[in-house]
Amino acid sequence: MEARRDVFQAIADPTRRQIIDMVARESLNLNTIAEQFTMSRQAISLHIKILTECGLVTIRQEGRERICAAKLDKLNEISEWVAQYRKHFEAKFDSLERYLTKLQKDKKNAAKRK
Amino acid sequence: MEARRDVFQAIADPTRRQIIDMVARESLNLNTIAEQFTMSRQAISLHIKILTECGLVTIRQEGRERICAAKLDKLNEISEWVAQYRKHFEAKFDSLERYLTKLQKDKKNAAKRK
DNA sequence: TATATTTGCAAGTAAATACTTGCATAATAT
DNA sequence: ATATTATGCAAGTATTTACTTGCAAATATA
Repeated sequence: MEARRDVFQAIADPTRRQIIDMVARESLNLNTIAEQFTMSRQAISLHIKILTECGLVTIRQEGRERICAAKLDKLNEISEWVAQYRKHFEAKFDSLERYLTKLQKDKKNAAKRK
Repeated sequence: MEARRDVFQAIADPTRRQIIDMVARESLNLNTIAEQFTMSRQAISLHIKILTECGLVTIRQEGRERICAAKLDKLNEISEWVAQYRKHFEAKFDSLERYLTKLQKDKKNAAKRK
């Protein structure tokens, strides 16, 4: 159980995405996270290990507890990768683009009225 | 070799990301894609099958050839999932945000000068 | 028609993945 | 001090993944 360990792979697993979701809201210790799942604590521990190894989660020891916190900077890799294909799925980006266009139009209009 | 077949899993594999990259630029037939890799045609064929199964690639038969085209709408699932954690990796979004802020400031200034 | 090309299907393999259970250890709480 | 809690580590298993090689079928080309 070793090998590739990149962000793309890390978020491929639904359990790991759920874990990310949990710790993104609030830092939690390992057992609290594990309790939310039906699978064993060990399994969750391993998922968290994977998440820390690729830098999406950080752990700080606090007494006997290990507090897991989200550190999702690396998700940039994902969004940047996706962004390059923007033209292939413009539809959903429309709202943002419309917003930008509107802002620029407003700016122009404001300038005109000046 | 069956099971989960979602976009997150599809893009987890670097070979598949490469394939996406190739067909996003230009639709290509299966063999042409396979030739770019050292691994066997069958392996590539399977990767492409996975990509079509989750809707990221479409195939049209043309004589004996199968032309693979990118259809990356589903990447939205990814970008939407990532977007919800935006606050966790603001840094890189900074440029866009700065841009938006600047636009709004310009707009305000323009209005003031009016 | 004989031959090339483009591909699918099937069977088989090696490695990785996603788990499990059992046991050990350190920190806290009683 | 003893029990409880939070965790790690190790070994083992089932399933999935990522491939391979070999063969068959359909289309195009000489």
